[in-house]
Amino acid sequence: MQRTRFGDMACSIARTLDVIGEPWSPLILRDVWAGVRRFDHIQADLGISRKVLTERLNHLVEQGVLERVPYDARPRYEYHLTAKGADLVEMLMVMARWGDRWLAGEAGPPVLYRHHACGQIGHVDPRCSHCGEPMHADDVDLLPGPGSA
Amino acid sequence: MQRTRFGDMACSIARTLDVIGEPWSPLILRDVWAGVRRFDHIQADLGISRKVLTERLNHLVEQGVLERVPYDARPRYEYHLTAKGADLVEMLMVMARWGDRWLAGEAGPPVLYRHHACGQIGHVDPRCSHCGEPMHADDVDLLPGPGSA
DNA sequence: ACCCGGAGTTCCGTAAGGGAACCCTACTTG
DNA sequence: CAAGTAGGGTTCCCTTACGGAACTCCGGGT
Repeated sequence: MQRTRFGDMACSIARTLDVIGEPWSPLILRDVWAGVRRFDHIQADLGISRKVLTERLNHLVEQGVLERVPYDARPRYEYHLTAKGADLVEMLMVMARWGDRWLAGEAGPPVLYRHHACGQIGHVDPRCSHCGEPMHADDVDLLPGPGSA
Repeated sequence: MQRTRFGDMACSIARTLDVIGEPWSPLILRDVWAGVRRFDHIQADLGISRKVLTERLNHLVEQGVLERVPYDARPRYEYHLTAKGADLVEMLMVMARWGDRWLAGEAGPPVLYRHHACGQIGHVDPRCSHCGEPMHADDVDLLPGPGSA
């Protein structure tokens, strides 16, 4: 299908998509985050083809998002989030919130998030790193940055 | 390629991917958000095939993320974000932040975000909707919710 | 010596992306 | 009023990637 590479664009969104934008990748990340860390478990949980799962895992490891960790004397491996990968989980939480809000329907959200700090069920709220006020689509101007060449 | 549909999974991340998970969709959304709203402009800006752009725009309109708005007496149209679509921009901002942090390199971020409320350059910071403290990968427990069937 | 389970690899058929050419409609210019 | 132009798509063919099932490899258990 000769998919276009996004990584060369001067856009952090495009570059991020080059790392986790392929089909299944976010769900693989979700599984690893949720504790489903082994090849066969992920494969069964998602119903993904083994071939594609192999490709995605390799790519995510290459990109430094996941780490391949042996868990036995035999050649058995688990995939763990790196710091870079854990940082991507924020994106998953925002996606989950959007799905909860706009797609969950009558039944309500399939998963709840309990925050350790306060013990309450909550969700992510994007706020400005500067002033702490909400930061939504209309709350920002986009300006060219140093890497905009 | 008979891609698997994610929408039936009991997972808000998977469902969200069914709406904006296809290749190019997030970048189309970014363009519309940034003010690139017309077919030819988006096509030229992204270098996407016209065929795929048509498919993606139709899908995003069907899903209620974009709105097709005439802007002339002639049959000319622009695509605008709906409320549902504007809410997705939070996801784009989180992706941009991740790319800025992990992929931008020497040159620095290609785009800066100025927050209206405080006038400063900042970025999104995911915080708990309950207590306002940071909410990262390790800060939450996942529990089955009402829609977990 | 045989079977098993985890972790892939190989192979084939189908569907989706890339790219260029083509089409339709409503101006506008000579 | 015939020709040209611009926006917004369609159509066509080619190549690549996904889905799915079968096969392999390796180190243990019985």
